[in-house]
Amino acid sequence: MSNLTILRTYALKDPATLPASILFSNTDSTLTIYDAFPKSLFHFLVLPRASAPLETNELASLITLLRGDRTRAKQVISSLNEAAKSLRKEIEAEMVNRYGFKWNIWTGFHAVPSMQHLHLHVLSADLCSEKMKHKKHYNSFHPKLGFFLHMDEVLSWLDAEDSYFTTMAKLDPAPYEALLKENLACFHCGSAMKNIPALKAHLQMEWDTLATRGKAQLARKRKLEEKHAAAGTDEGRGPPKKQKSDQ
DNA sequence: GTTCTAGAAC
DNA sequence: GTTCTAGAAC
Repeated sequence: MSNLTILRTYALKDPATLPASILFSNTDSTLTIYDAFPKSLFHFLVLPRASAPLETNELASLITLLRGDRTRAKQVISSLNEAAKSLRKEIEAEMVNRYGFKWNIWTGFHAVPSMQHLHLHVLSADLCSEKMKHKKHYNSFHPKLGFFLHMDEVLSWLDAEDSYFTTMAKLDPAPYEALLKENLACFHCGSAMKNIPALKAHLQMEWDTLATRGKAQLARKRKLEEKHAAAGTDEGRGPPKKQKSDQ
């Protein structure tokens, strides 16, 4: 992507004018689009739409938003969070449709964004993608490294006392950028990976293991449901167990 | 983002 | 010799 302001142009447009290949869904205050370079099997961006009193300058990034009015920042982040929640439900349904099981979904911001206009990443926890080519791509989504700021963490800053909020909201790029150069380590098991091709092969193996386990689990669950249905009871046919949030 | 390339790693 | 990374140019 050569155009660093493309997200802003989307945010200013009438969502009805955006092609279906870009726009997934929208609300009055948010847009959900497909990431043009998905780094996982599922990867979306949720953006705040620009509308008064929100200036595009204030929505340029997490830093600019947090530098402005805290209540307004909280409203923006909360609206992104709500859109992300319903998006995750749709992703989970599609996980079952396409792959026969569901796995975790991460929701968060890059500490140092590469494009203008605030965007929340919502992506499946696999990092298996053709587009994942460089160390910085991988490290920017590693869920424990610190560059990827999980939604729950950012929300906690907004509810914290002033001194903590101010400290976290600074988001000085230098220490975060240094994280992108950290050695490659598998986010599942922590083992060190000597290079990107080795990492990608390992991640694929980790995901295949998850898939095998997940499909077997779902098959057992369905069998149990059938058994209960045959016995004429409603047991096991209730709503699915509430999933732990993925932050 | 991609392409190109020097030099490191193997 | 081949594979891989990382920085520069675009």
